[in-house]
Amino acid sequence: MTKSKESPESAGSEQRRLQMVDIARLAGVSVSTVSRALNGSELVNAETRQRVAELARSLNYSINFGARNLRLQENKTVAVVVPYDARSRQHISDPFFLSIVGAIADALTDRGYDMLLSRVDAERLDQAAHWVDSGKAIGVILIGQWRQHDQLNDMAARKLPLVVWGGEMPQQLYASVGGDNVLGGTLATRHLLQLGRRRIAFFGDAKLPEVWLRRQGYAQALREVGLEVDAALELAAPFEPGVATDVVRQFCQSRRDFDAVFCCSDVLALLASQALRAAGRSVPTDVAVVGYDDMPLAAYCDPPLTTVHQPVAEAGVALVEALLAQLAGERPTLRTMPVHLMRRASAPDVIA
Amino acid sequence: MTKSKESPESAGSEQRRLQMVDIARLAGVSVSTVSRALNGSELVNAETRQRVAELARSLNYSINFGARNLRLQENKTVAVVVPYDARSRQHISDPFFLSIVGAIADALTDRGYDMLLSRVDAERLDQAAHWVDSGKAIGVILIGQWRQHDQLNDMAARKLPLVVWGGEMPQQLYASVGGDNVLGGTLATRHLLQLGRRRIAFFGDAKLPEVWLRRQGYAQALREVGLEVDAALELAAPFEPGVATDVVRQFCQSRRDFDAVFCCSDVLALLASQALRAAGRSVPTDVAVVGYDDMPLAAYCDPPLTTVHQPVAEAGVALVEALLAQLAGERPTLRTMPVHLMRRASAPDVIA
DNA sequence: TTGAAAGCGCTAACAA
DNA sequence: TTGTTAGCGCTTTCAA
Repeated sequence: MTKSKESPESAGSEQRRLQMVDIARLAGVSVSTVSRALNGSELVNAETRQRVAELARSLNYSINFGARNLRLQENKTVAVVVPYDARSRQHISDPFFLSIVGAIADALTDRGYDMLLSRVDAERLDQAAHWVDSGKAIGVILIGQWRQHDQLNDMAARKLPLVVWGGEMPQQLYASVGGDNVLGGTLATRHLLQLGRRRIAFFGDAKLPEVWLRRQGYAQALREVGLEVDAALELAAPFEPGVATDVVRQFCQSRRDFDAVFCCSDVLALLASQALRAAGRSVPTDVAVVGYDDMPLAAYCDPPLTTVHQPVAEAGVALVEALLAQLAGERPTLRTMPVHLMRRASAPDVIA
Repeated sequence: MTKSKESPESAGSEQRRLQMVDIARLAGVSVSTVSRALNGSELVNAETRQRVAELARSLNYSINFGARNLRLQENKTVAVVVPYDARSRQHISDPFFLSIVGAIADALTDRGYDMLLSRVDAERLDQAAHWVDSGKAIGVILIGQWRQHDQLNDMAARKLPLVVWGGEMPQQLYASVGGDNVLGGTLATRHLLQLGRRRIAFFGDAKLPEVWLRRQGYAQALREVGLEVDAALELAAPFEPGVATDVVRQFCQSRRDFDAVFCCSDVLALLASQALRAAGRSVPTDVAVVGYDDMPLAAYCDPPLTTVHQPVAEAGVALVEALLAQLAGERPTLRTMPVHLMRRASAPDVIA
């Protein structure tokens, strides 16, 4: 058995956490009554309810959620999982992902849910399921689908409550929320074309669904003016700055036949700008740069970054709503949110 | 009572979560044996243990931690709390705070703890205590002490397991981990002085302990060369970009009698650089800029930011260790970690 | 309007 | 080596 209820505070200082039974004793009622009073049940005398509630408050009592959840078979915790690249041991560091996490935190808090934050190997997104399997969380919000479309489909097939931030894919079974990546790619590219740029490079790893879609938008905008994608102007730069730096530098040094670059993240855009300057080419005069995400710092860079704005706060809400809808029994949904171009100096309407 | 054990799966698809009793029935042993087997107890036949473990694995069973924790009176969840400014409704957005959160996530994961992430009104840091009071977490890691030194002391007096990222204060009862702010201020200022700068502005809200300490280092470095702090060169800029932008712009436009500025965050340094350029002054030629934190993007700005590097990963570990030490019964400790200057182009050794 | 008692899923003391 | 049983702190049915 557990240690018998030792005589009054054996150790003295060792103060046991207050629980309902204590309130009950002090109020001279039963535990059931305390429970009812604290939950605002109609089944308890108004005066008693008042008295118990006040006592609890004055003693700074707060309920043991573990016990409550066990009894009620309920849980208000959501796991938010940020993938990391296992090979480079990169941290969660892209400012955009972190902004999304902040937005989700807000949305969850507003709805009375708690947020368990963790990281997972980007190759093993399926491991995120353990949060639900172990009962620690009721559902999972995953930041980015990476290359694991199939793993995600498997998870959804297992009826795991799951929402992924990312792009819409063919044959997708899991719920997702994402920006309109095709539109984003189109807006960015059209803008550069309107500036008179014709040799527009594309930086981003098209094996990732979001990047793949942005590339479609890019290709479409080129086609609108009768241009084709030039494979020589594409660079499969990853999102992790550590890994991307070298390839970006190399590209900027070796290839000079481009007058603009569309980068699939703001961080990449910063890297590119730096590499271009290092190669003796000015931004935006020689090469105009457009980023993606509109991270909080984008406006404060030099030159301030023209970039595709993603609606972060709304995305947080949408992700949470999509998860709660599944928990309420609805089927997983795909949602695409509008994006727009933030025009700043890195790809200015009029070249200074 | 709870709903009686309805006849075989009333709803059909509605699959109840697997629990020990299921494994026990299938393995033909008692629940205790399953429990023992899964916990690797010596008290169970090796063969049985093997069989049960395999069965559990094949069925994808995972334990209900809520129940386990309740029974064991244990909990491996830590609350990480990021304050926000209630007036401006600012998000967690400073990249440095977010990096720290990432580092803490790693450190906790490595030690088998889960992380509950939440935000709290910077005026009411004491509300972070509810995570522990409610049993949802065993301790709190707070990112920044802000102006609430007294609230934090009260929490510590209540024996709340708590560690704060921030500066050491007189009469401090709560545990803290922080960078060596005085040293950081000194290094930054000395560097600027060595470049021949003499009119060095200070951007940061000295009501915050960390900034206060950095200002001491700044003042000390000035004194070393026979200079005094000039109140006219101080700007109480807050950390939130939204709020800071205006005051920084105004300062940079109105006051021209400074040739360097020491900013208490990298974001502030970016803001300042932009405001200076807008006012027609070049960085670093006219005004050298030094930031603080060495956020991941600092190296990719233009010009790359000279800044005081804070050891983020080590800080995450130190915060977690400090909390675990308290949980093991040790007294709260104050810890200061070394910082160093990252020399980059915003305050170059040789002016180009 | 209240209290007694059962039980959420698990662990461990005790008995066999 | 295994099973039986009590109980972690809470909610709720049932009886009073």
